[in-house]
Amino acid sequence: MSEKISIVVLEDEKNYRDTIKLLLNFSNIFCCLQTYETIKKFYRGFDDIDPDIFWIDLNLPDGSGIDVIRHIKKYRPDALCMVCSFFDSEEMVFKALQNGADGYLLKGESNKKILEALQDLYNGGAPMSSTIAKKVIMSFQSYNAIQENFSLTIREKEILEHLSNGEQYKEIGGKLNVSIETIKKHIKNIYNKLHVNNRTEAVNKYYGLK
Amino acid sequence: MSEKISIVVLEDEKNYRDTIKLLLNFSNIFCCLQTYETIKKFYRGFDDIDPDIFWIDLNLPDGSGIDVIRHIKKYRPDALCMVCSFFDSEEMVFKALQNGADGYLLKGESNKKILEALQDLYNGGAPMSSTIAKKVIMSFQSYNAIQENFSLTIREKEILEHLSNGEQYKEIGGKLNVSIETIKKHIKNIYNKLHVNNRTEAVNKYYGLK
DNA sequence: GAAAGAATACCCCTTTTGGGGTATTCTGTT
DNA sequence: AACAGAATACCCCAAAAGGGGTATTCTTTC
Repeated sequence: MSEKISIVVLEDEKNYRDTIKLLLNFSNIFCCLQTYETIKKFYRGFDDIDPDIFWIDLNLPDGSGIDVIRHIKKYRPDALCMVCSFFDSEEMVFKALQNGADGYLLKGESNKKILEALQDLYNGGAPMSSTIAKKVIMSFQSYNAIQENFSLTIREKEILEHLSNGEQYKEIGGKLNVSIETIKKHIKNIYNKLHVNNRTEAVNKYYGLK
Repeated sequence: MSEKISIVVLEDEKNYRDTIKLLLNFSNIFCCLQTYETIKKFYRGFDDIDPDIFWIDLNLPDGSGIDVIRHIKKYRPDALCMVCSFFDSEEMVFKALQNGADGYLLKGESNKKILEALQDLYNGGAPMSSTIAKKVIMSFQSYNAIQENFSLTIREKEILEHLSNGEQYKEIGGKLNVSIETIKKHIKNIYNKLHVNNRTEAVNKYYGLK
């Protein structure tokens, strides 16, 4: 290993901050460049630091780590942001991810897990504590959780897929090499099965949106 | 540990199937109840099996594992589905998750990782290979890129919202207490701004779907 | 106080969609 | 061999959507 992976820590709790710093510097792959306990101090030092990874707590005394993430992603787009925080709310988790968090650990992970996660992050992964991963995956499922089958046939599903792109009957017929009338027939059947009467309602209902 | 965690494997490739079976049975926490190489055979045996975890390959010779996941989630809502497949496309990953996959491993993970993932899954986690986790997290971030404004006015956004519910012009006009012609005019403007020419395309574009 | 943009409303017209049928082939299952 | 379901294709017709205009009122901004 030529260079150590550099990390800056933003964490208000002194104890935890020192523990992480020690852990990083004790390993022979990471190097803790700097630690900060408030957002204000972090911003004051920001121009002078350019680590590979930012380690960020979300609940800071003078603001939210989410804003910090956004700031980092704006001015250091290549840096990685590892969130490490107590579990707060699902909304907090999703907001952090939407704003650019590249990984999300819950406080309380073992030292071994932490080091593994940081390496995974540096190698292009997206490490998450298992509770977080669960939330994330569940958010996908709620997309169409109640999605019954509606007993659509393969062909009907296929046509619905085209409908959902906004394609015209003519277009779909062309692609599937059948007459436009056939497409119309299929669509009538789809609408009947889904109990809707236009394209948008069908798409929303089948794909569980709205 | 009182009982072993029971697993059923659906995987067409004989070599891999046997390897997984051996791995599971060699551990002292898992027990491979049964293996299947096709969806057909799997469904034939389905009524007689009720494992804790289903291990599912997505690319099967006689169909897609995604349909299998949906089937399992319908009839064994408490069972867990661990996908293990080659990386196919992002779409495939998201479809699998949306349809109920509880974990997603890429083929090629080490035996150690596999066993850890299965334990994590059983304990309520959502284990993913790091490439998958990265895709998943990135999908959150791109969700945010929707914030393009397209310079729609407040009124236009409001009308687009109604459009996205599949409401008719007449209906929208009624709710907003303006003439249907006004609604039409607004919608023409919306389509122009978004460079689309029908409702579905407008909704997809504005809300960042598709 | 003029100019620009937004919201309102109407005209014209064509194309597309949706709803009601009927009928023929094809395929898989019993 | 019989049957059911699916996919194909066509008919008719009305309603809705989309695209082209123009015009008036009302804010907001310069």
